Amino acid sequence: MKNPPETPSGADAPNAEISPDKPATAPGARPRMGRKARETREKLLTGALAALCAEGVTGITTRKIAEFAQVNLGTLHYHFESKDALLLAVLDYLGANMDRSLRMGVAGSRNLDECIGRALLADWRHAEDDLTIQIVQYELTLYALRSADARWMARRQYNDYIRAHVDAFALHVDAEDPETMRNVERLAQLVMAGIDGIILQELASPDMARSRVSVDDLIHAMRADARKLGLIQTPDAT
Amino acid sequence: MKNPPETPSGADAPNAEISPDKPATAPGARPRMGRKARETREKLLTGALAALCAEGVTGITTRKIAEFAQVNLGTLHYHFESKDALLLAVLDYLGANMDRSLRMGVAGSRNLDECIGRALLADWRHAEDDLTIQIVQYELTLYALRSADARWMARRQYNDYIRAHVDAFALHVDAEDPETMRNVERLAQLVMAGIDGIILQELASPDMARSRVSVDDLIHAMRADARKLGLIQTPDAT
DNA sequence: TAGATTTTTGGTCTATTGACCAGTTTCGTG
DNA sequence: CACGAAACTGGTCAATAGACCAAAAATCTA
Repeated sequence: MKNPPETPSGADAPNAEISPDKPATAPGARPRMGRKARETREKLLTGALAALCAEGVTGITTRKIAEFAQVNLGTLHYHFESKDALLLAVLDYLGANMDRSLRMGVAGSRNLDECIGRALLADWRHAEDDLTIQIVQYELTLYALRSADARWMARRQYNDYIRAHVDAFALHVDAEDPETMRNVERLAQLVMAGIDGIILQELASPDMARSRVSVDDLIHAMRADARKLGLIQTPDAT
Repeated sequence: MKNPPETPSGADAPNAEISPDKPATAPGARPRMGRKARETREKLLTGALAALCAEGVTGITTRKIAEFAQVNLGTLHYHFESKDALLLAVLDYLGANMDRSLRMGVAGSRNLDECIGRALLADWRHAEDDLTIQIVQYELTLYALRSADARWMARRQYNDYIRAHVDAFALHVDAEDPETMRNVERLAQLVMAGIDGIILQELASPDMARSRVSVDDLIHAMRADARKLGLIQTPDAT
């Protein structure tokens, strides 16, 4: 780490690897990158993720990452400008997998009621699948928040995720009406806030049975909210 | 940092300063502690908090803490067994202030509807008051989660906070009925999950106007939930 | 106030950290 | 196959980290 940079802990150098316009993990992020390089880069990302799971952001070092990735330490700095850049690339990497499970979960929904339920269940299962990764996700998000150059990543992550929910819900409402879409957005925000809070609770105070009940309660509450917002006309069947 | 300890980044030594039974900040945590010592200890805690706000958990060092606290570096280690112990003491310190604003916020509520609204507004205002401290709170909570010896702190923090909500709500229901109290707990969990998620959204993607709308939506949703759980019989006036 | 105890000081020690580079190997391609 | 570029190696370096300690100062007690 250099002398006191403008941002104490975050990425201080203008990050050449990641830019707001183009995801870091997008194919062809660099002009020239051979097959082997892509593999090594991938190894470093997954290795860093594994290392983060084991050690946490505060305990992570370039050496541990290199060890987990089974890659020479020098190679790490060949592929990533700095430790910061690598860590932020991992955050990006994690975000890519997030909404995939959501899109799959809501596929085939017949109405908004069903869609809300499926979306929340998909969100929950995705988190439940590996809670340690969830911790890393939160750690990295907070980490990105610290750096002026990376704050946009946290922002984009949340916006993208909300957008994914909005898109899912939009299939079952009049997507042409701007007022309706505003309400869909409000619903999506509340849905995501709820599930995020439940995940946080589960992390801090693990109790799967309780969390499942919370998710179920949340589903019903959100369906009621959708009715209140005029997104569903039919009475609640439950 | 020593060689690879059993917990990589967290407090590894059995923490002599904090125990599950007695809060770290409780008066008389040590058998003998003079007036000056207590003052210095307090200075270190607030200094560490300020340093954490400025640098984040990943960027924090004992020297920066000592500088913020205007205390000699050696003095830091005289009062706290390790950097870990100090950081966790800060988490404890933060938790103490949390439910105070809640208790004050809900005071004088006439019914559960009002109480839910006041509680959520109090929660939100507390967070809104200093969002940077909220970041620190999350950072430290995740930090505590990493150490086997400190995990209980994160757990206790959440349980205490939920308990505070339950206590507030319990004033407006039949607190003798176990079934009712179970539902109150479910309500409190959902309330806290929601507000936590909204705070997280505001941190990641700042938009005060949006967050206020979310809080408002959450209040209405939680009131409806309370009705669904049979905690409120009167129809929603809104 | 005198003596004992608590608290502070400032300097030091060792390990570890992120970064860097010159030289070597591997790879892709014409 | 041969050449240039890409990718990797292993070692090094300055900086910084947390911890520690002996002596000095401040504080408390009898």
